[in-house]
Amino acid sequence: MDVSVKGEYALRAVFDLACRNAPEPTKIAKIAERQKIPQKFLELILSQLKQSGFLGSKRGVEGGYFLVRPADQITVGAVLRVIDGPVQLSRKPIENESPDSPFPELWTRAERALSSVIDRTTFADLVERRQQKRARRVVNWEI
Amino acid sequence: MDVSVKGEYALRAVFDLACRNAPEPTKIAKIAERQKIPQKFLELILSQLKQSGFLGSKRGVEGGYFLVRPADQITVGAVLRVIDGPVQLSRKPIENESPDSPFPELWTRAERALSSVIDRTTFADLVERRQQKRARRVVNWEI
DNA sequence: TCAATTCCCTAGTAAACTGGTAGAGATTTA
DNA sequence: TAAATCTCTACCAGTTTACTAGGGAATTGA
Repeated sequence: MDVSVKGEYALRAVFDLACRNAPEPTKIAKIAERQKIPQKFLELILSQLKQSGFLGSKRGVEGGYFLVRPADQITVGAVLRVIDGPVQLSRKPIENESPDSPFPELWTRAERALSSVIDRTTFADLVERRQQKRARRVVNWEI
Repeated sequence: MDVSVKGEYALRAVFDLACRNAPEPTKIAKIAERQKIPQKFLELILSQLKQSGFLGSKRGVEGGYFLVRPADQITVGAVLRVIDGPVQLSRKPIENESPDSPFPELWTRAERALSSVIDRTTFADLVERRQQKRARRVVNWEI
């Protein structure tokens, strides 16, 4: 029912890259440090995100990871799905379920509700919201 | 991210009782048989549902379990929560998260979306939907 | 070309969780 | 009192989770 720690790490890592919005690669070690993620664990996650087509990488001295698509074309849902598997409430309908069971319909409604949030939220949205939060903080501060 | 098998069993068991809508108790064995749930496992689940205040029970020859509240006052979400724990996307916010992290807000939005489905669906609703499905089936049949 | 730096890949692993099973005990009723 | 039924505790095998370990491969600067 909940997102795994691994899933959260993945989101935070992509978010970290989206915030920099830099063309040059960011090192695993930097992301791990900033986001407080165990580095070796993060390596696995980033590699998976690369294989899934979200990230690109470069080796060697000034190497690291970077987004291959702009942040407004990566949704939270998409990242979550490749790390944690299908975002669904029930697994495939239990065997031998009676044909007028009301549950399958319930699950699809719940899944649609969930998707309407996570599949419509891009990392650009998240970055923007953070900016707004910061702006508000500063305003309150100045007053 | 998904409902456990145990959670599904719990829902099906409550649904079974809601369908009968009988004042007399229903035996574990009957529910297990109708819903194809391993009986010993179901025992644990029903006992938990009793301790959580959804069901009552009676021992002895004509014993069994029954709903203590009418089906329109039991929501899917409530049952799910006592069996599977809090229906939330993220566990408690990860330590040391920066104050303008956009994720907590995202999770509350997702949780609200989910709740709007499962906390508004009662077992009376489910029973009714099943009736409608059946009615439609019969109509198609007759034509 | 060498060595430092960085990503890449495979494996292992302790602890928790899941989906059960086993068996004896407590209550109720006939 | 016996049969039926719920109740309670304990156990367990298999899977998943959240890591850690260690070496290999590419890139680059000197």
